[in-house]
Amino acid sequence: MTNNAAMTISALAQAAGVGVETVRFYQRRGLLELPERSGGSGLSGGIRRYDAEHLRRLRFIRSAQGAGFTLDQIGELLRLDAGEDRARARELAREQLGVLNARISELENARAALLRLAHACEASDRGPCPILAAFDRR
Amino acid sequence: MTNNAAMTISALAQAAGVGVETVRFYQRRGLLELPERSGGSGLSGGIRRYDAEHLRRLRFIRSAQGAGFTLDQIGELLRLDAGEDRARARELAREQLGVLNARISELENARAALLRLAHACEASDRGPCPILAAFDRR
DNA sequence: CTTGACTCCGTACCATGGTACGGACCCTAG
DNA sequence: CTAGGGTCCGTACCATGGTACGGAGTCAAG
Repeated sequence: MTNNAAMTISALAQAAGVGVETVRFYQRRGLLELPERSGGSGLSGGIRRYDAEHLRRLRFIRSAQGAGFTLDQIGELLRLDAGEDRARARELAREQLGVLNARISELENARAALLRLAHACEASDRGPCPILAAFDRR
Repeated sequence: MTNNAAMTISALAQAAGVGVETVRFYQRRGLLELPERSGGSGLSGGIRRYDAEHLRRLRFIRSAQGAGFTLDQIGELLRLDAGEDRARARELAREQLGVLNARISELENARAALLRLAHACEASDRGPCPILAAFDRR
């Protein structure tokens, strides 16, 4: 019963590795739709059930966040996925590719700085490490 | 008069590419020290002057942010730079190297996904782009 | 010796991305 | 058929990293 097309919200959250409150937060933001309530017995209905498609979208949200998209951008991506505006989709992708390349370069520079730092602090165990100096070349 | 050892706060901010309010924010956070006030004529003193060392620290803060350190961690790094605790400095560096490597991998995966996406949306100009699908392989 | 730009400082506000709370309802096992 | 755990939803709160405001003081040029 891990993703057999009828999960509760907590099963869904767990399957995606997020908290229940986070799922509800995404729903409020319009990133995740609310499925029909199952029970419907009382005046206020029963419990909502989530399927594999919900899980897929939820996972997509997390991946896209990892790619540096904001939740607003992710909202747009989700709308585009269903729509026809390929040009806009390409534009977003290209734009984010630029951001991503810049960010990767930055992180690689930072990695070099940290390696310099770790190196400089390796030798002795006395005296201060030149932490600022390790970052000076940039 | 771009960094000749006697900048006003706005010159300092400009030289580091940040806003004046951001400098003051870092001061409040204890990341940047307040230099002595120059004037001293009245009861509440004159204007503070910043030198190349302030600029260096300010630039370090921005670099370290680029490396993914939080402002709290940066505060610790600044303290360590002056202190003797090489072991702690090494530990922070190694820890962040791990974070950085993980993040770089993640961004590289994201880049691959975006390239798939851009590719998939390239050919025709009609119909939806498989945006979610581009991120499915992860 | 006044004007106008800049500085100082405290305090308030902001955007992003959550996280927590609490009362009411539902649902299943015992 | 009742107890307890899960769900639902609105609303409040949080951490991070700023950004803006406003009144008072400062300072250099004219």
